[in-house]
Amino acid sequence: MARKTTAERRRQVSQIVLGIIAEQGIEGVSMEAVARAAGIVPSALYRHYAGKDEMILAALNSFIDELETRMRALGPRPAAEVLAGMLAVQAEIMPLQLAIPQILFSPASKDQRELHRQAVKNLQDRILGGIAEVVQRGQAEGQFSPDIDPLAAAHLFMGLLVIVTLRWYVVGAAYDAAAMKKEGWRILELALGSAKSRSGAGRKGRRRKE
Amino acid sequence: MARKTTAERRRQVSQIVLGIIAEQGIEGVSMEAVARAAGIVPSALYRHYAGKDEMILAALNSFIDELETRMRALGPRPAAEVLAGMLAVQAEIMPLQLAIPQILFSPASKDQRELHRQAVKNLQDRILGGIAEVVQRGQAEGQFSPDIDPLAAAHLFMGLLVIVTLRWYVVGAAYDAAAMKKEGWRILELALGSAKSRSGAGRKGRRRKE
DNA sequence: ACCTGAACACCGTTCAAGT
DNA sequence: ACCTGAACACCGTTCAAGT
Repeated sequence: MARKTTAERRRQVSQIVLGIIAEQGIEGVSMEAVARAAGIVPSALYRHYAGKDEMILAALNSFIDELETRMRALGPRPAAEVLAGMLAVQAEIMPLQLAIPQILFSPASKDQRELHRQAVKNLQDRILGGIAEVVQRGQAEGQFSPDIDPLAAAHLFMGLLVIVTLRWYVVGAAYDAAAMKKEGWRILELALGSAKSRSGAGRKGRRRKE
Repeated sequence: MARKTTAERRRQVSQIVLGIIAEQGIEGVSMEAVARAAGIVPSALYRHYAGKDEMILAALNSFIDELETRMRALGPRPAAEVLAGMLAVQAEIMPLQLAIPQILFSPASKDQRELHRQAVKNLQDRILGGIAEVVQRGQAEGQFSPDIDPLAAAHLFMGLLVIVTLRWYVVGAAYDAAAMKKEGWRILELALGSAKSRSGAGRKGRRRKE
């Protein structure tokens, strides 16, 4: 009943997986649960995916696709604003972010582990690269110090996201993730702009932080 | 053969677990492998541990114990030096660091998940608290800016460690973890000292761009 | 008190057979 | 081409029985 083409099925399943992760966390994702939600039987999923992990990775990639278009919609705002925007968006992403280590350390067959690593690397590349790009633009526009390695700055930024997510997961409701992101970002912004504020502050007259 | 008291066995097993993680990564840790190395049978481990995850957590805690004493040995050096020292030490810790998400996201019985979360929280608390303490000392000694939240700074620092570890795991040998840590730390140090350097910026006149 | 060996439980995966 | 149902595989875990 309700046979679907592979493309359709994968689209549907990605939505289901993202939904389960958002509601119950990554632990809720089992082949049985996903198949049931899709109205098929677990083994049928293997016509469309190489395995569980590829299924989850596909869902994450489709999510990042969506995220990138949303990010692009922020358009040509100042780099610092874009980064702050990422921090804000991240609140809703935290459960999904947790899926990445899950995949990375799932007890998969040794044959597939290399594939997972490669897939997670691609995810990281996309995120890290996107952040570094924004930093670079900030430098080009004179907002950030030019003598900072954009990739290293992206590491710090992404590290903040990851740590806050891990802490939120572990500490629970008592953890004020938003406040920690805000203060962490304030410190990081200090560094990004610091060397530049030292050099000649010629013509940038925007709002200045005290 | 070779019956041991629980205390002895746990000590031995912790060493075995840490060894396996260091050599083969967390994936190599199975009840079978650990038991074999200990010269007993898998089910015998359950006399000494509630389960696999408690076993790994015990090993990690014993490792952090050792690490703390090593850190204390650094004594009253300047705070910035101590932090840089942590970064250096971290190279050998990376495989162990990877064990934490593994435990956190292991498909354990729902009953035990709360215990794991609590245990990982304790690990995080110890690490994060230790870093924040050093930052605070740096502030007290006038090395770091006083208007920075030590805990947020610790987040950024730990975030750097975590990201570098994840990237190293995913990218492999092509990834220059040391360089990224170095540059990341340089940026972070900029922020930690920036507010202060504003008041007394006097001694460095580096090359200027363009 | 510590250990063994067999059996169980859970879940991802395979495979022959259906439409 | 997509799906089903039964069986398998792997590994953490339990339990009765040994010393």
